[in-house]
Amino acid sequence: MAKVVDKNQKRKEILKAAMRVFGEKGVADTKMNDVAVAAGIGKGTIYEYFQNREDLLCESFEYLLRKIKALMLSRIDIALSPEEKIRTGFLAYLDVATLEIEEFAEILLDFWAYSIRQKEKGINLTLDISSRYREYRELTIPILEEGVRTGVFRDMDTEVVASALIAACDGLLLQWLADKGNFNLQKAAELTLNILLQGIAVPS
Amino acid sequence: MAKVVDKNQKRKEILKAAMRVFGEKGVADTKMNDVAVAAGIGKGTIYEYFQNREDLLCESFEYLLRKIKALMLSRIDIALSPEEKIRTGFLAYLDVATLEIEEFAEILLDFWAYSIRQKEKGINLTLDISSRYREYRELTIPILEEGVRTGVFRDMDTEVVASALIAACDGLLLQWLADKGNFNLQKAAELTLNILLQGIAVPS
Amino acid sequence: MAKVVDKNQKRKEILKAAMRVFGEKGVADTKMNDVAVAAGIGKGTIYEYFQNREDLLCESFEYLLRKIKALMLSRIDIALSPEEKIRTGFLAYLDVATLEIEEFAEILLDFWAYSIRQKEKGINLTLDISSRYREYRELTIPILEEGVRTGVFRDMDTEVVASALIAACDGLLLQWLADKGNFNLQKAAELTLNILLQGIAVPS
Amino acid sequence: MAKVVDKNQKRKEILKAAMRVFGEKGVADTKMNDVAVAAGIGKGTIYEYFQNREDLLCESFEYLLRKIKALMLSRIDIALSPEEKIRTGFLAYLDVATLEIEEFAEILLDFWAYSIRQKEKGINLTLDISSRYREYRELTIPILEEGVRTGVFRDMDTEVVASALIAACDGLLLQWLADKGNFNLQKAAELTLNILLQGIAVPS
DNA sequence: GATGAATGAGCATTCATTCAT
DNA sequence: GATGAATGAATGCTCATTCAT
Repeated sequence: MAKVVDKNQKRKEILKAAMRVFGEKGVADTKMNDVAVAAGIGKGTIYEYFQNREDLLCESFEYLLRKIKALMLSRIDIALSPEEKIRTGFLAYLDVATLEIEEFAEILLDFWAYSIRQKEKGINLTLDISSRYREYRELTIPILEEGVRTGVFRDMDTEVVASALIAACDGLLLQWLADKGNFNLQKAAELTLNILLQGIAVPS
Repeated sequence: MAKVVDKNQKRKEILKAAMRVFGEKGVADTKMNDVAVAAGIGKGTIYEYFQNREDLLCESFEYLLRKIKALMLSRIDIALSPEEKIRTGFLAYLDVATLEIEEFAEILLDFWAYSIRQKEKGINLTLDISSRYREYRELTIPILEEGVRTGVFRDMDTEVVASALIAACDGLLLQWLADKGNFNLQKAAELTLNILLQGIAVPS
Repeated sequence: MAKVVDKNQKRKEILKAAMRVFGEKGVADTKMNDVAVAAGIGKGTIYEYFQNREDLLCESFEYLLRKIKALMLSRIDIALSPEEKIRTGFLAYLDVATLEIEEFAEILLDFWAYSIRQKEKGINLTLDISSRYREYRELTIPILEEGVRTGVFRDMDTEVVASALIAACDGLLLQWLADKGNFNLQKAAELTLNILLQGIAVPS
Repeated sequence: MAKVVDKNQKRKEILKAAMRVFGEKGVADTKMNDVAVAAGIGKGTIYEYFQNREDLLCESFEYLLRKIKALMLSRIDIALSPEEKIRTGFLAYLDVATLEIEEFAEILLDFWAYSIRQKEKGINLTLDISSRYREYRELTIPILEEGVRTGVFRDMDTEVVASALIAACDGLLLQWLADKGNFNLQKAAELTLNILLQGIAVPS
């Protein structure tokens, strides 16, 4: 019998290697060979696990998003009150993006730009950013609803407020990306969060 | 002085042509020849006005940002109260991004990703996103300060709040980009603005 | 003696599988893996029975030619008069090429081109087309000689006439290949045969 | 203004270079770079004149066939009687194939095999061998008809006889290709021609 | 100044062959 | 013996850039 390999395991290893290179060089500047070298395998081997470059890109993106979501969920679960959950989720997102995965935000931005263009081309429904936002909203809305029900949040269009919260996260991330050295993301996040929570709190 | 077509004028025309193609095909997929064709000139002529592809990209980006800023300023000037100015600026930014220039937001995202990577490479300080954010903040801070002074806004770290406002703008833009057909940017913007203004208003 | 599946039997099975794929995809477009799949074995196994791709090709060609010759001989043997033998052989060749083996003619043409080039490269004396023609001539000449001896054929250079007969066969095959749908090979063969036999018959 | 080049002239030069390499290495083994080197140009330049490898192949084939036909026609025109015309055409075809163009026959065989397979794939109607045969037949039939009319040839199905004549040519060419050193094409051609003409002559 | 023909470095991808199991 | 995972040499093609006109 031939060499026995856990195909799924190896696939994941290649994805991890790819993520590393994407982080270092940027998605656009990453060659298939770079990934192969990073994974310690031959160039041809990648094609045993992925159809082509685009497939690798999409899978990488999905892998990244899946990982982020898992990390976020694990944090939110612990929180108690709706306000606390929102706060935790907000900060968790930024933490994950800035700490847990090296160069995560840069990669995400690369993929963002890439997938927006792909969608425009009509192809590639797999790598769909809009579904990512939907997920985030579906994660946020129940928390907001709970807050409205329990009287800590004022009545609101929860879907749009969810969008606002996510928007603030993404936006701060962008500013941090633009000037990692000087932009105090932690501080900006806390304050933005306070403003937003103040904005949706029932007036005392 | 024969055939002095004004170097600067032609430069601008090439930039405009480039912007058009960037919008249609995406920055990454735009070839130098595409720009030449769009500008109605020869491929080689571009190199008479720009050092190379990267130079063209940077100049295009700057051109874009300059244009946006001008458009925004022209709108804000008319506004009166600090609150009204914030509101106007916020909506103007999104308007400009979604209406005034075709496919503006996609181009901006392309450039965003591109310039983040360029900065990482150490080169290309011209195309510096961080300075763009600084400008926006410097535009916003005086308005916030005025509001604080006149007692409509509570006391705050105006620089960070400016960041929060800008972040919300960018973040909403991203969500709209991801799902132009279904995401109601206008509505989301209004509501987000209300929340933010509520959050920084002095408690009644 | 456990699992002695007869090396030779398996070899033949691989060759048959190869022939099938050659017919479908063409020799040039047939990958080693295609053959393995068609033979229902592993890719590596082919290399247990054949040195490499070229070896497989040569063996396939020889296998093909051997099979054709056997089929032809079985038909000619039944014929009686020299004229009848020529006629039978001529038609048998075309029949074999067009009926007995699926896509036989295409494969033969592929091999033809291939082996001409191989010979040019100096290698590969195994796969020698010239010997095939020699065989055909050696099959034809005795029949012609018999006809001359018995007075039905005029005196002639039997070797060259044999070449002429073979040439007509091959040539008709090519035309049929070029336009299978419209070229009536049967009719063309009969008529050509008549002309040739008329041409070598003793003038009445 | 830019370099002025006779695009058509250069195209032809590339085709000639390609033909040379095809002759030496075989069509299948000819790389785009080989052609570039042979033409004394850069690899990329080929793509300025031909869409891709297949396009170059098809154009080369057509170029080859056009040239052959021209050479043949120039010879046939001189002949007088129908019998003489057939004889001249027959020999001219073989002459052209064996003398006028280096390695012509090998290239033709390569293309033959190639185009048969292409046709099978459904693509590439340009490179259609069947039309080539049609042309040859349409060239031959009038001559045969003239011979029938003037009473030197017996009544016949001229289209099929034309096929037979062409078949004999091609078939002899194949045998010569298989064994250039030993096969006396000239002699075989003369004798075959005699047999065929004898076969279609009115019986005295 | 303007041009576009020419170029070749560079990259994604294929596939015959190997070899550990 | 049999296998198929791994490999990298090889190749078609692209496109930013140059430079002769």
